[in-house]
This record gives sequence, C-alpha cells and structure tokens, in this order.
Amino acid sequence: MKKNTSDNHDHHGEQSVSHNHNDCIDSALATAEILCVEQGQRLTKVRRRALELIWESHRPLGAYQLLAKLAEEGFNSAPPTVYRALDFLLNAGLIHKVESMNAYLGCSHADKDHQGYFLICDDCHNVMESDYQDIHSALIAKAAQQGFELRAKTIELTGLCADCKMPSEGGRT
Amino acid sequence: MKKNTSDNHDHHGEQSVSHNHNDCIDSALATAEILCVEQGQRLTKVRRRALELIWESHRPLGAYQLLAKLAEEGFNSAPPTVYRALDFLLNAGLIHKVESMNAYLGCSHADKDHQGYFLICDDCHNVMESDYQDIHSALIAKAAQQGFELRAKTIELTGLCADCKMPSEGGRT
DNA sequence: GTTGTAATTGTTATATCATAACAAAAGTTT
DNA sequence: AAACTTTTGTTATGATATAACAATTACAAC
Ligand SMILES: [Zn+2]
Ligand SMILES: [Zn+2]
Ligand SMILES: [Zn+2]
Ligand SMILES: [Zn+2]
Repeated sequence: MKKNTSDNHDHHGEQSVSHNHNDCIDSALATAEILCVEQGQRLTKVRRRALELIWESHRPLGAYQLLAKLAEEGFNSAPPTVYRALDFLLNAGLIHKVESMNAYLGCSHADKDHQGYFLICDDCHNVMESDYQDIHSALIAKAAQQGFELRAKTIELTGLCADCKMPSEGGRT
Repeated sequence: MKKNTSDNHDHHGEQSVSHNHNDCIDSALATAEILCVEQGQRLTKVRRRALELIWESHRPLGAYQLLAKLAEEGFNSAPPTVYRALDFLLNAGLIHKVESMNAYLGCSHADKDHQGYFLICDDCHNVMESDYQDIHSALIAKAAQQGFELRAKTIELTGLCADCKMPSEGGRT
C-alpha cells in the first residue's frame, strides 16, 4: 500500500481552496517553539524535525515511516530515536496518536485545551481534527451517569470524508 | 493485584449487583450459535472456544493471551489460528476490537444493530460497552455538517471507572 | 573553564501484535 | 467417489514498540 506524496493535497481533510500547507507547518512549528520554551522543554533537532515531517505528511504518519525519513537526513535510524521523539511530542501536546491507525498526526490546536475528535476516512485515510465541545460535554455527562469519569483527550471516528463520498473524485488511496 | 475470577464480579463494568457471569457467557454463546446458523456461518470448535474464552475474561483479551489459552487446551498454537478465529468473530459481530488496547471483547449486543461506546478505565482496564443512541445521532449530524459520513461502529472513551474513582477500593490492575 | 549533574541520544537486543503464502485436512455438493 | 469449498496446519516474515545500558551533550555551579 503506497502512499500519495504529491504536493497537491488537502491537508487532513480541510476544504481550504487555496491552502498553503507550508503556512500550517510554519505556524505549527512556531507554536511548538513557544510552548516548549514556556514549559521549559527542549525542542531538539530531531524532535523539531520529527514534528516538521509529521506536519509535512498529508495524513497520519507511522513511526517507522517517520524513522525512515529521519534516517534519510542523517539522524540515527534505530527505533528508539523515533519513539523518543514521538513520546516527547505527544507529552508536549504537539501531536496526537491515531490508535486505530498506529500513526501520528500534528495537533492543530496545540496551544488550546481541547478535545480532538478525529474524523478518519476509511477510504483515503485522511484525518480531520475537529472540536465538538457541546457533544463532548454531553458525553461527559452521560458517562458520569454511569459512574465513569471521562478523561479522553482524543476520540476517533471513522467514516467517509467529503471527497470520498463523491463518486466523481473517488477515493484516492 | 490479581484479577478477580470469582463469579461475583462486575462483568465489564455493568452495575449488576448479583451478576452471574456464567449466564452472560451462556447467553452470548447461545446468541452466537443462532446468529451463525442464520447467516450460514460455521461456529467451529476453535471459534466457539475462542469466543468463550474472550467472554470468560473480565476485560479485553489480547490475541496472544487468547492464543496461549487455546494452546493449553490442545489447539494449534501458531498465530494464524487465533487471528483467524478473531477475524471470524469480528466479522460475525460477536466481538469487538478495542484499538487502543490491541485487545478483543465480547459484544453484549451482538443480535442488535448498535453503536458500541466503550468506556475504558485507564486504571483497571475494564471496559464497559454502552449504547449512546442520542449522542451518536448528534455526532452523525455534526460530522455531516462537515461533509463527513460517519460510519463508526465503535467509539473508544478512556477515563476512570466508578470503582477506580473511589480511593477506598483503589485501582486493581 | 572545569566539574558535577541531568537530559538526551546511541546502540543492541527483544517484546508484542499481525499477516503472507502455501500445504493439508475436513466439510459439502454433485 | 470426485470435485469443490471452507477451514486448519505450518513456516516464515512483517509491523509496531520497548528494555537496558552506554555514550554524549547541555547546563548549572563552582
Ligand atoms: Zn489536537
Ligand atoms: Zn476520504
Ligand atoms: Zn457491541
Ligand atoms: Zn477501573
């Protein structure tokens, strides 16, 4: 299963018409720098580059895919390298793990406290991160009724994205 | 902490006071038999026993844990054995996979069309399957607003279960 | 600027989860 | 029984993730 690596993409599902993804990456990296300074965390070369590479990807990136990219650029190519970077970025709230894909995605709202609802397309595997505050509140209340204290930070929802619903475009794997 | 294997336990979190889990297992197996006959599927020895073992476990069971149990009973001990059984049971709607745990859980509503909302305890790792119809409808509508056709059959929610919230009981791993 | 300390990275090995491919056996239909 | 389909056995490998410990680097104190 080969991945699409073209430049003409749709981010993770956002319907931005003339969306320059470079701006996203720059913005995400700038936010990351600030957050790390604030939290006294060090955004080292490999961590920073890992974050960039995750953002450059058009969909969630697997750990070993990321490791391969890092290795190409001269970083150490053993698994702990990438898993350490991922752990750091996850703990810093700069990326999310999509459990159902074993893959990692840049967080679009790293600076805000938020619940990430991930709309994962079964067809093209793009992922869009949304913030369903009202539904989340209802969910917390519902769970509380059953004595469960909901703490989930991310919720994964699968289905068909707008593009893949349209037969004209079809799914692009 | 050792796992509670008595009959008086909390299933996957349901607040049944004097709940005999053997009844659950029997009921689940009976339902499975019926469903398989209806669908022209064969619930072979290994598939049936796998389903029983999954139900006998008090929390989601990993594939290799299940494989070990099957092997103890004389079944073939190679991975395909268990993954084939799991595939069958998943396709038949008799079990669910909890992606965030890489583990498998008997479905409590195999005979009904339903959305499984899994309340996964971060502490004791028990899982309760609930059916939040109203919230799910809201979620479908919300996703649709963004052009996304929600098809998720299972949604995983993490947090703290009723037991683990209480310091008196504490978490039982 | 040297020394001590903590954080990060390098390295090797291994654990854990899952599937591919093909052969053998068992069940089903004719 | 023969032909066919489904299931199971078997071997090998792929894919994801972590443990353990050594070496290096960053940083602060002196
Ligand atoms: Zn986020
Ligand atoms: Zn799609
Ligand atoms: Zn279910
Ligand atoms: Zn618990």
